[in-house]
Amino acid sequence: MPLTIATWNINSVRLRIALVERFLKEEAPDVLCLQETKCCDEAFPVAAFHAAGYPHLAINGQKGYHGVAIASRLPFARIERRGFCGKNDARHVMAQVEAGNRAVDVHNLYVPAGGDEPDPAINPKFAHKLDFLREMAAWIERDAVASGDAVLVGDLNVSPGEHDVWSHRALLNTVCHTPVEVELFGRVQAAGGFLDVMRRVIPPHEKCYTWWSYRAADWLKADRGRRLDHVWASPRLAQGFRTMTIHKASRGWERPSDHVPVTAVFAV
DNA sequence: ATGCCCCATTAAATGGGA
Repeated sequence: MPLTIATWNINSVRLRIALVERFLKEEAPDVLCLQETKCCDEAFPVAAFHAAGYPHLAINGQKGYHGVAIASRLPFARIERRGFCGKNDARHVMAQVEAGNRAVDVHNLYVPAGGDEPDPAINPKFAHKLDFLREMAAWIERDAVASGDAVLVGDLNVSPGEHDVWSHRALLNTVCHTPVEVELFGRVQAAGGFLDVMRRVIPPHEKCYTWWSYRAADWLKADRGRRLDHVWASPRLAQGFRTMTIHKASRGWERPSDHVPVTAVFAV
């Protein structure tokens, strides 16, 4: 059976629940992973997901900041919420999705943005981001996160490739594209042997973005995007990878998120 | 080559995003 998994940094799930409903209706993914839900679990708009045909929810939220959630048409065998760097700041949730006779671990991550200054000595947010990536690599290796059928998706807040940003040269010293982040990002991916399935569809020498700043006068015309959102598949699941779509049009919807959803389809 | 914009909280700023 085909299994469609979507990831979307929604930038407030309560404010944009109508956009979520539209996306679910139009694209009908089996599983939707959200980041930056920005609400505590009690305030999560559960009823809207139920009404849209997504009765299974794994939520890890908090008041105001961050927050992740997984909504699914398929049942969960298990849910986990992991804290990183000694904080419980709602940046990870995992749901093991029962898809046919397979069980797929869906890890949904929101990596810290890292602030402005790319120097851990003077910017604690950047130091936290680097520590977070180091801890991710250690966790993936120690717990063999990618040993079975697994995906790791989310807003990973790193644009690793030259063509994951609008200008490699202009952004080399900008947080999300600095060499130290890119190197650590590669270590996280390698820790699980994860495959970057987005780049199987759009080759590395072509521009590929999932985020466009709110600050540009005309986001489409300026097209100064970044690929901050990722879909990684474990080696076993990647054997069934079929296709991937970046839903760029949603950036032009009314009151949009600055990120657009990405869907990936796997045969399981 | 950035921009000058969004969101949530709590009450006209502030912190965070990236």
